Amino acid sequence: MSVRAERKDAAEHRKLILRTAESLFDLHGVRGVSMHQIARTAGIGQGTLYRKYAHKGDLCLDIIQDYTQAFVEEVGRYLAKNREKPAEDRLGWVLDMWIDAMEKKSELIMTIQAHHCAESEESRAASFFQSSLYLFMRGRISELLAEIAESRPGPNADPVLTAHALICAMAPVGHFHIKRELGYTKEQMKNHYRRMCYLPVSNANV
Amino acid sequence: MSVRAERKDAAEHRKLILRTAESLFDLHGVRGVSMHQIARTAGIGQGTLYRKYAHKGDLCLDIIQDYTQAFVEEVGRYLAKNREKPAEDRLGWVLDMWIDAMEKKSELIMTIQAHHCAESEESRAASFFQSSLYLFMRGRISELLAEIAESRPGPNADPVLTAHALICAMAPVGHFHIKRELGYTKEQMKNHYRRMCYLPVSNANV
DNA sequence: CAAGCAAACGGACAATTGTCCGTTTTCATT
DNA sequence: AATGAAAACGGACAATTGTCCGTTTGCTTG
Repeated sequence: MSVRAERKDAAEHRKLILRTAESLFDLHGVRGVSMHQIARTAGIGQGTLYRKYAHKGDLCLDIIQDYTQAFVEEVGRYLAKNREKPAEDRLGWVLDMWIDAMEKKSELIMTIQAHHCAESEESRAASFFQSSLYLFMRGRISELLAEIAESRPGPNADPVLTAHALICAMAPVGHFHIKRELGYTKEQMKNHYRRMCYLPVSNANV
Repeated sequence: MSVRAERKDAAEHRKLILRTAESLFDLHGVRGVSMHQIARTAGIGQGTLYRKYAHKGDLCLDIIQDYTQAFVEEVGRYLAKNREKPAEDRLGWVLDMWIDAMEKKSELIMTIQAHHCAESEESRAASFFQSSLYLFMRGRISELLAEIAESRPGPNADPVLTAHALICAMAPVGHFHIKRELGYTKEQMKNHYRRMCYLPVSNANV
């Protein structure tokens, strides 16, 4: 075949790196662990680590992958089972889910986004905006926004742009800053995000 | 007096650093210049530089200060002179201004925000969210949002949170990414942001 | 199974960031 | 003007990131 599969030892290294990094992150926090430390602990060379992951953000992107997949499946299932509900309700539910997921994985996501800011364009390294988490969320949110817009007269904003803007607004850095400054709880934040989008406030949320 | 003024030599160093950094940034771009290089070029020690600015983002925050002040004054003047116009129009104008300013100073702003992501809490270093640029914009936008909300029935979102979310959504990283992906011009972006907020589209914008 | 080649390795090296501390300078007080 | 304490200095040092290249290893071909 023209494209050779990943070499067996390389694949094992990849898994080893992921497991090592994950446990080190659990122990000392993402910021408390250096790339050098990960390589040393895994018993591999610095070059080997950097060949697979251009920087810590890249590595975090891979670590979060399992979680992302579960998230994507859960949201997908919900949307499939609730087609008849008003699009507003579905969107509200999806946004709530995002907040929960984002708060749970905030350290990883912030690390992913940090490198994104620092590097700017030209860079083969994967960015948050190419991650399946972002693309999936943007896809679902924009679909729901478009559905909501159908029933409204007048000129409507580009749903993709609006979905993108929502995700940016709900990214960890900004989210935690304003949450602390205004002294809101997570549930209050969810409600405020909902109102911001002219969505009904969930009964589940206080 | 209990609080001693900044020592004369220190004040001169500060100005020297700012001028040196600014011209180096103009020459090689913000990312193309290292803190070490700035110190060397200015003819001062590394320690001196870092005592004044904890990192490059901190330095950028000071460099942008002059521009910020002019921006704040222009927006302030406009708002003072146009109290009678509909709040929607005023908000649209302010958002347009932001896009222009942000695109012009995007490299500085991205650098400021990059360190913000990387460090997270506890850090005496100034952050974008404490900058006068952010605080001023959030103040004006939230006021206008509140004014608009007055004429609308039903539950309204917290204007401060919405203003904050808008600024986050229009930050350089996200802005440039989606602008390129959708192939929009700057003026098209302005219009889409306006529509996103249910604002009238400016005549000036195509 | 031998051979050879491309892929992967790893650790040394370079560059950048960030800290520390002994020394120097300023400025208020005398 | 002399003095002494606080502030500022600067460059060496430590840590982290990121790169490079000679060597090794696995996979395919004959």
